[in-house]
Amino acid sequence: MQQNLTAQSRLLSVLPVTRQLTDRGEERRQQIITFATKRFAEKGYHPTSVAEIVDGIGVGKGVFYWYFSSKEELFIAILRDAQLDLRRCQQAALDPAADALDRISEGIRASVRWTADHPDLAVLVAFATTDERFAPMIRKGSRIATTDVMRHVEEAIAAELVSVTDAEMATRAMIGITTTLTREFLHDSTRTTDDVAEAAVEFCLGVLQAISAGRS
Amino acid sequence: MQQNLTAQSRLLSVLPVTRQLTDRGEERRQQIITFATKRFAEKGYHPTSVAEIVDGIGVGKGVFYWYFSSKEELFIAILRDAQLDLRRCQQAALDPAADALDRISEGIRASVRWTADHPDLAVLVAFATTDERFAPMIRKGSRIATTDVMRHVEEAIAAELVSVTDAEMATRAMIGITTTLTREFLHDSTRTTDDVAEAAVEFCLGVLQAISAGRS
Amino acid sequence: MQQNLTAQSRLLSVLPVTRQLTDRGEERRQQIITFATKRFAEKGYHPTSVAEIVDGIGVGKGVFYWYFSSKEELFIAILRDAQLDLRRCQQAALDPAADALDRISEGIRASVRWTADHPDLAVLVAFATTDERFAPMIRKGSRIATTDVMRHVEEAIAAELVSVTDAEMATRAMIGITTTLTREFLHDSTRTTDDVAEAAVEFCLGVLQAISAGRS
Amino acid sequence: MQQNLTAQSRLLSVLPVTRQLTDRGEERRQQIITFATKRFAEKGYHPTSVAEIVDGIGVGKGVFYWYFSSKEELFIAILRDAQLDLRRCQQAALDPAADALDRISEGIRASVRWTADHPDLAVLVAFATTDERFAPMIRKGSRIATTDVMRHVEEAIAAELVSVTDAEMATRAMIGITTTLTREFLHDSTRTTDDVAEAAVEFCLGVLQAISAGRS
DNA sequence: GATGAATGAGTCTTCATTCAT
DNA sequence: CATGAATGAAGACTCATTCAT
Repeated sequence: MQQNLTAQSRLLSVLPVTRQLTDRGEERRQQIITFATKRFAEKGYHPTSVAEIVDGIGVGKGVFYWYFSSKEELFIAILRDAQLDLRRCQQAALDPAADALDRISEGIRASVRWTADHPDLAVLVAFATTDERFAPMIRKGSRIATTDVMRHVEEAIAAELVSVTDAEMATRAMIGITTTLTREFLHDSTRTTDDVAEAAVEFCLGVLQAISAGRS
Repeated sequence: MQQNLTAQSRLLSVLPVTRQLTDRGEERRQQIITFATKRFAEKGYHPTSVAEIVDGIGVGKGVFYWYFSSKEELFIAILRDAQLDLRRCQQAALDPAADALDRISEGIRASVRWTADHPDLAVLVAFATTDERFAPMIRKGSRIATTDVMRHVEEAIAAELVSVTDAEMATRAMIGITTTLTREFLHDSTRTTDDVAEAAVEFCLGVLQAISAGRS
Repeated sequence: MQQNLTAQSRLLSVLPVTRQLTDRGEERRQQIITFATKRFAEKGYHPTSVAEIVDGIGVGKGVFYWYFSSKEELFIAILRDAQLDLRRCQQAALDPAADALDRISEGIRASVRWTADHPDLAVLVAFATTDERFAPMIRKGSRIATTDVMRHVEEAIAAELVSVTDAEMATRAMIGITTTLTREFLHDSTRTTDDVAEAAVEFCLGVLQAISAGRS
Repeated sequence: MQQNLTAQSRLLSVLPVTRQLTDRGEERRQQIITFATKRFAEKGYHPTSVAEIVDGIGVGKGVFYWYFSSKEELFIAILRDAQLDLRRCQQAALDPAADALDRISEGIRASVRWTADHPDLAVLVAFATTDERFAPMIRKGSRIATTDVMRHVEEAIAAELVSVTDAEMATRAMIGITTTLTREFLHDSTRTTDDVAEAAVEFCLGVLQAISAGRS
């Protein structure tokens, strides 16, 4: 048994992708991610050099490539972590017992809060959208997020709680409102995060009650 | 008089931005802008080199630096042109005689159409937001656009055509909806530009009729 | 007509591979090739850096990449030039009116002389054989060289001037003798190039008269 | 005595080359040599990294530097082992009672067989010739090999068994034939090792019977 | 106006080697 | 003996920009 385990971990250690990290190694990796996230958000992905990152942390260049196979991979790791974390937060905010509209509202509040807590990541995602190499990843994440929310919108439609009929478009519109409001008012000291969240909720509910143009 | 002109043209020749161009020169400049816009949108600003642009057009490097003092200036010129053109289109769509809600609706339709006609520019603006060097310019344009729209929203509020009270936030929300829907559905062949425009209008009107958070 | 020519050369200048060089450009290219050949032969391909080459010539790094797309491409260009030149020399040495054995002898003399004149290239070819990236090219050149010589050997066999029967092996053996003797005695001051050439000829003729083992 | 041993073993432990190894240690060392030989032959000495070797074996970097003080030393060890082994095989093939020509023939057969059994090493030796750091070693080995063979050639000349007079050149020519034929036909499946060996013997005997340049 | 050539600082990445554990 | 982590000099290559012609 002991032997089996040893053999297995040695096998894994041959694959750099799944390199087994010690506690100290895991800390270093996080340190790089944290520092790079800040720099990327401040200066942009391309203008930030690997040299700048390792110098900022105070380690040699080799350290970077011990943990990440390239600058690109690091950025992807940051995005992946961000998407996972945001989704986790959103789902943690949901009360399965609440009605669809309440679940949507809570999801919006969670999103606003998360972005307020991670302003750098919002910038990074915006950039990623514009770069061919990262855009697919963002689109995929975006599709998942849309699906997550759309489920509740469809329920609301089925329960006749709302007047919209096109769940997908309404969902996208709601995401657009939330994203935009949060981004724009992030550095506006006259509004608190909660103000923004409540406004986003209110407007999104407005969207769901929109009267179809044809019906007027 | 003679002296004035000489002094002025000497001054101008130092500033490539306002250099007097012959017709042929103006064409070349546009050719560079057009080609670069496409490339920047496809590959990103940083990954696209000046060499790539001039090679793509089939001219020497000197040509580029005759018309633009730097790659950065070219990008700024693209953004400036884009913002001017969008604003011109939006204002051309407004009927001063129509009521506030109709003016807002027409503005939204014009925006969607413009983005559909210039998809590359949308990507470029998105990128510019994430780069310190260009972000101020975008923020400024964004502020102007917001002010433009907000005027009509405030009128609508004053005329008691809508239920919202916070004109600025509502405006931002509407811009968010329009931007997001247009971007997301630009490459979705199951929806026409007009479908998207109507959906945006409908949702924005929904936003304006949103019932204040006091709902229960 | 004038216009057609211009259009065509502009088209070519878009393809870096076939970049049209001015006289000055062609000289620079040759300068790089000459210098690099010496360095590669002295220090080896891998241990010689591009920086070393451009520093040795006294130009900036960009110059190198203006003429060659990579260090690898430079090396390939050197090998290609060498193979072409050697072949040209060998064929210039042949008197079509002479008999097969004399043609073979002259070919051997030409080879020895060429190698004596370009000692660096011999080293480079030897290295190229050992590197996966270059070996195919050398094998191809080697096959061509073998075919060139084998033609005369086959004629000699047909004319019953020699006793060997396996033209291919005999040819390879002759090439082996010539290559080895030239390389080994290149720096041996007690032998002149002509001594080596004559010895090579003599031994090669011995090979062609070898009595098949089975016959003794 | 005790002191001598201590002093000696301390001295040895500083020189990794002659470090006393346990049986398991000796195995590890061989494992590294075997793996590295293959990789060096496949990819080249410089392009093969130490990391690649230790990863391929599945051990840490420390292991490598426990057995070899540097990558260079490893390569030298490979070459030394190869030269020793080849010479051992050649001499084992010799029947002291046979006449000079038979001894030469057997030596050639042994060489061909050895190279066929160790194709990687042939490539490595070829590379070593082209690198300043290893060339001296190869030249030395080559000189020894030449001397070994030349002894028999001189005997054959003295016994008037052959017509050549320049023993050194003839020896080099024979080595050239053997090396070249073996290398070229190693991967030619239409010829067996024995075919190649017999052809080499035949051609070498032809060389020894070559008629001095005075032929007309 | 326009071109080919040149610059050289700066980019990402590799790798032999060392060392604390 | 062995490992994971770290070092940092050095490497190949890019690119915005300049300039002589």
